[in-house]
Amino acid sequence: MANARTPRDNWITAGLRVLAEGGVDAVRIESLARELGVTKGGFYGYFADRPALLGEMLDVWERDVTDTVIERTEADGGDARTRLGRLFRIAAYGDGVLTDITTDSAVRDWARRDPAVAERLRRVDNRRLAYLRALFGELFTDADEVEIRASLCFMVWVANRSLDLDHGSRDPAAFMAGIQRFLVA
Amino acid sequence: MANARTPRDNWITAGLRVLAEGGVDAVRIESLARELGVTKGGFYGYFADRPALLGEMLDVWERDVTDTVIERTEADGGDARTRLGRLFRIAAYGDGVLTDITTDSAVRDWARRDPAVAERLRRVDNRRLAYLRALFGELFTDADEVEIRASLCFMVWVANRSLDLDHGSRDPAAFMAGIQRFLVA
DNA sequence: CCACTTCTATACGGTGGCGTATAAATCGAG
DNA sequence: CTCGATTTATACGCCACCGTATAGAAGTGG
Repeated sequence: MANARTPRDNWITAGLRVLAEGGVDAVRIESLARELGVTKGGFYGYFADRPALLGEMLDVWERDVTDTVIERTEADGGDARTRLGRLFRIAAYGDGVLTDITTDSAVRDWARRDPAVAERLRRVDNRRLAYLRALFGELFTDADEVEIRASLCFMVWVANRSLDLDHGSRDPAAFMAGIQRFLVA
Repeated sequence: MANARTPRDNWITAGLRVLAEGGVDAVRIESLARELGVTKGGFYGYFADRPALLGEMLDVWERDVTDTVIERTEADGGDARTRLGRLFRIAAYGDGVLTDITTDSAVRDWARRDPAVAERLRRVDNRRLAYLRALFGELFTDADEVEIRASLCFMVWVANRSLDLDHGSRDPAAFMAGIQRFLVA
């Protein structure tokens, strides 16, 4: 059995990279092939068509952004504040997570135009919120307050990647630390 | 002088509508023409090419989302809390602003891939943040606290349009009111 | 109602992507 | 080294869109 010269996964990871850089519409089979140094010939051996590739890209992404992030946050334990600090760092700098910070935002764009993607994203977002809720639940007793702080935390994370706000003379990193302090009070 | 049968502005408003629904990539001259019930014949009388249309769409958008929103918030005066309440309502429900809530998000997507658009968006965002900063400045004295609360407020607004979070049994509107209270309290 | 301007339809060549078919290249197993 | 399976290149027809050119339609001022 001859080894795959450009295996199935290559198409998926290349697709995810292009997705992050240019959005779904930039994920074109022929341009992907060009990047991989082949023609599209092999593609249709692995995938039925373009939608099939897009679907599998989402599968990979979905697993990566929930389980991977949570595992990395939980690793080495610590109290809720410590783990939240770790989570903030992963959120801000990617910090080794495969499908990085920009992929998330590209998927969010995509979801605006594709209900199936929107549904997946909703699921992912709510898993992430549930995790945040658990963490904040260790810090605050009032359920409404937990919900608000966890949600705000999540919103900061979502908004921050598409914003470039000018906070005057404040150092951006220090400012984010200030937000973090405000949220975990 | 014959009246324009499909005047210049029609192309721009149609473009903005399609932008909101399907993103920049959906703004195609020929499909716009189809929607307007004509062929692309007339388009090239008004605009040099597609980029020219996109540029003018951004011009309209830029004026609309800064001045218009601020004017509507300031109308009828009131203290900072009152005006913030009004701003929250406009942000949440559009409430009559021309280029509505989804356009903003489409532009944000677009900006991720086009540096010129990113620069415009940065300018717009910072004008909006400056306005929020002024409002919060009437409620809090500590500059850092003003900055954090104003920024959080802005981030909630940005994030909220691309999220569909499940807050359990809580009514979504009531929950947003809770966030608002948390931020202005 | 004619002339003139403005707008519009149509046709064109060009590009880039889709998905299919088929033949050639490549590699491992025997 | 040869066979067979797998992967790849190439060529094809198709479609959507771009931007241009040009002729015809539709209004308006004289």
